[in-house]
Amino acid sequence: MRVSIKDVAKAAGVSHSTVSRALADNPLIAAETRKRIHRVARRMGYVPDAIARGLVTRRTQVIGVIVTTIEDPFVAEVVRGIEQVAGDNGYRVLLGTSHNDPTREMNQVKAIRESRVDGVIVAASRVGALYQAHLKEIGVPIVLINNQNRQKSHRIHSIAIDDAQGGQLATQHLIEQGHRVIAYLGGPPDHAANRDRLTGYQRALAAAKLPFDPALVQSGTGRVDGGAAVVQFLSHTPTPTAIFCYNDMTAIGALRTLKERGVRVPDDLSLIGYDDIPFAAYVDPPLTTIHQPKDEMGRLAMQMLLDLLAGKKVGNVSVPGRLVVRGSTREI
Amino acid sequence: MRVSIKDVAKAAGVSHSTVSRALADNPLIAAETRKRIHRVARRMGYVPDAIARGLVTRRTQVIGVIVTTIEDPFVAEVVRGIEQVAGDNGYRVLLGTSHNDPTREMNQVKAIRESRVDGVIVAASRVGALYQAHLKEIGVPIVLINNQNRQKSHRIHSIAIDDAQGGQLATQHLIEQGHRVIAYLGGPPDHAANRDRLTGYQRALAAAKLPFDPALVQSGTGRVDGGAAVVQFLSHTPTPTAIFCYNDMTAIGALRTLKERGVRVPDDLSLIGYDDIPFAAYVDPPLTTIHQPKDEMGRLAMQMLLDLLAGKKVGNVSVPGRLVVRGSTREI
DNA sequence: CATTGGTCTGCAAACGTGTGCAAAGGAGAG
DNA sequence: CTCTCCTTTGCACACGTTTGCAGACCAATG
Repeated sequence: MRVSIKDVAKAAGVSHSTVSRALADNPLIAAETRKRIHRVARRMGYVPDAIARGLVTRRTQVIGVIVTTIEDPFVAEVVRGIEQVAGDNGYRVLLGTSHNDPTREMNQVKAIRESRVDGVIVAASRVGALYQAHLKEIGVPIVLINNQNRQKSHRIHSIAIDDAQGGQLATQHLIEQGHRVIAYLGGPPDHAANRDRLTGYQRALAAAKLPFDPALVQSGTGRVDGGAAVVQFLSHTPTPTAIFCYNDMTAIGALRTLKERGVRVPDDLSLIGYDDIPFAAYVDPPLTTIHQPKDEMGRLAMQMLLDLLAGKKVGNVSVPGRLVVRGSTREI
Repeated sequence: MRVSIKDVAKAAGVSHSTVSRALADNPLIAAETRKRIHRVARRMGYVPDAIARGLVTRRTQVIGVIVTTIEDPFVAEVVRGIEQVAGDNGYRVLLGTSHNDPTREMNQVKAIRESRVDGVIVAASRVGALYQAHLKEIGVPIVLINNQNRQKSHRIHSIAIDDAQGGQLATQHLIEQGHRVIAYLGGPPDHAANRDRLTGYQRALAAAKLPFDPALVQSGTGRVDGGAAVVQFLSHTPTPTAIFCYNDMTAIGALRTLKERGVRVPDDLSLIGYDDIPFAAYVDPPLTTIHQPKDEMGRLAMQMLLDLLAGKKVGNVSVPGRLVVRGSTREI
């Protein structure tokens, strides 16, 4: 049987409201009474009931986090950042995964709403995009990570990687190494991240006065299997000497396909990824990539949510990527 | 303002208890009343309050999941399995990470206790081991994944990879390929997983009547940096022709160190990992390893918890590993 | 001594929901 | 028409906590 505040009150010979105040270190309660109640509570193994407390305070100290899938190393690091800051500030994390499955997505939004969380962080772009109306109805502050539409709302805020900047950075690196025919092996066409990286790619080409050839752009899946599409470029003339990949997963898939075809990286072809997932450094050759400050993004998102909960005004944040040169690109 | 069951009651011209029953599809309520109330509730955008419900039903439909770190691909997959089965059965997941940090560990256990979760799954062996007394006090069913001590308790159950079997499987594979001098590049010495895999290694040696040489056993960290210790074996005589690594992370680290030293895998040295993390297939050479059915473990753990919540008796489960032969081992 | 003021504690309401029990209403049987 | 029984609904309490307000007690002041 759980020991409640009333049990402590009875044992200490006071009313339950006095116990409540004493345990909250309310200065209204006389110092010695307070100490005594603390002792009694500890001895009896009293543990406050967050549910009951949440009902009256209308604060649950829980934030909902909706992600596509926790297996994605990118997502996992973001969640880690969130969880860390949340924990340090007395918040707990309710995790929901959507898997890009409409049923699950809807369920998550519903579950979050029923759970009375104090705030929500969404790191599933589809959910952020498709269910914004529903999300708004939850009536709590919301922070979207890398979502598609950056519309303004007094409740919904966002924090995003500057993918155009990153895409430009990546392409620029290849150009600086002397490459002139550069392909873009993209991700899901409907993802804003994909479009933005493509934009950055085009910007870098334009800045270097290089022509843009649509045949040098492919879309993919964003997963390892999306790398197989790299073969399309091999038959193109002129053959590209470098490829900017939508993300590291795609680059790793491309690496694998190229190895099977006998194309050597970076000797025959330079390859640059995006994300800097943990294993980017351990594939062969180690992947040159654009590092995304993932756990920092998670931390920033949670910090933003804390600010919102504290009633502060916050602006939308854009986080720049950083070039990490390893072994998959070389001068030509 | 949130619309409560009372608001719906007023709008529908009935008492709040009738609404409560109607929405629960309680057959006591006349069919047409029920329908009408459903309509009114939907129109008003009523959403049940899980907090209030939890207070009275004493069930929160939330399970706590404590892990070391979500960044570990192994853990991530387990969590995915848990989350999936939980979601399908109307449970939500409260995530906590311990990071092997005593303060955080204690906080997690405390937080879980206050949160009134219906059950707990712990995939952080340290927590499972050190805080068993505290965990038991939570007073809800608990499932430990890969924990150290498999002691019996009517509340605490466990599900584990059979590491001795896996270690034996790995070593046996090397032996079958003709290797006679085989080293074990281990993990953290205090981890039961490490000890069990070592046991399996020794068993396989014994079964093949090969001598056991303690100098051919090193301990490490279980992370990529733990692979560097592989150099110790290179100066041993006779030099081992094969190494069984505690896990894939360690194997990947070893691979990297060996590459730096000019030792070719598998030509000069065979290497086998453990876990079959997603990237094991994409390193060079692709890693031969022992596959652990990770998301299945998560699913089984959650299923076990559901059974416990339903009052069923469950036994402890041991899950066997499976050999996956790729390119890092070869016949001698 | 009466009054005031300050310190501390208890009473009671509230948060939103579920549920045992009583009661209202209607139908059917005698 | 009366009685019984069944269906349907409402009343009231409970879950464990926080908090506004009133009140008790004591000391100090006039």
